[in-house]
Amino acid sequence: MKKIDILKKLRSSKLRPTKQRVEIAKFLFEREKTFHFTVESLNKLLIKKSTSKIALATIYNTVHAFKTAGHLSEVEVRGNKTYFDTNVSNHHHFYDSENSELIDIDANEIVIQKIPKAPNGKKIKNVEVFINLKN
Amino acid sequence: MKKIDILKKLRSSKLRPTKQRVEIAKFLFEREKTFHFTVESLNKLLIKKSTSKIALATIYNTVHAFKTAGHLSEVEVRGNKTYFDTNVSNHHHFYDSENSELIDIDANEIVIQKIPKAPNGKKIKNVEVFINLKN
DNA sequence: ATCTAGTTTATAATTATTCTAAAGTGAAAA
DNA sequence: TTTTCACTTTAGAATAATTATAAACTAGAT
Repeated sequence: MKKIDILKKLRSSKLRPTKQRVEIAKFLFEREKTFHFTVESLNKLLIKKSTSKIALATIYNTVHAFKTAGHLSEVEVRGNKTYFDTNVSNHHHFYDSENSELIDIDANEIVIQKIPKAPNGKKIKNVEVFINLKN
Repeated sequence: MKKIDILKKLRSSKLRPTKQRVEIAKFLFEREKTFHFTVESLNKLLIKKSTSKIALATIYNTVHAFKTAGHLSEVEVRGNKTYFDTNVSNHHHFYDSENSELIDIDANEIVIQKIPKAPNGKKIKNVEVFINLKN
């Protein structure tokens, strides 16, 4: 992803392209593969990569702004930290609790044959499958 | 579930049946239907129900002891609280984020036709399906 | 009845996250 | 281009869930 696309992505999300946001966006989206991270891990990586220090609160704000804008998805796994995923398409996950690692599973790699109806007046928003791993 | 079974359950789990543990166990397991709760909600309910006050730390300790002993299962949902479930059989969940409510889905109500292989030397521990609801 | 390891308790500590308020900065308008 | 101001960033405080601590208590073996 080129810089111009980063700026477009920010602007289209009504995020003013500030220095910090551009830096975070480049770090998150200028990569080939899906990237899974927690705010904590992202902060550590940004401290190493980036010249200027970015406040933790800014990382929280920006990551949540990207999530609201649909550029990141949130993945809940066992444990107390919140994971984010640069893959925002409908997909599933392996979760390896040995090393707290998430691995994407393409939506078409899992086929569900039978599914119950949503209860009383509710509708199904989406279906998430977690395949928990062991050694 | 009768009191004698509560005591058996505690002893078989190497949990000494203290007053507090018996009270918590009775509250959790002497019921017909599956019970979903957080430590916070359990604490509030116990304050109402129980004559003696039970320390929050004791509730944490006891709930985790029951979990380790296999009498409770832990369910992770979006949000920052940890839910527990008195249904310890293999099953799935509806999650209604509107009112943070979990609803059990029997294992045989969901049939998965196709599933990917576990990566590199890993094995599949279990598969959890979450059906997220909306109005 | 006594003793001891396991338990409960109040409180402190920790961890992830959000809030706050002051200082800084894009970018629209002059 | 300069001014202006709403939006941002920042450090640090506040909050919330959970875990650790250490002293007082208790179940159950002796």
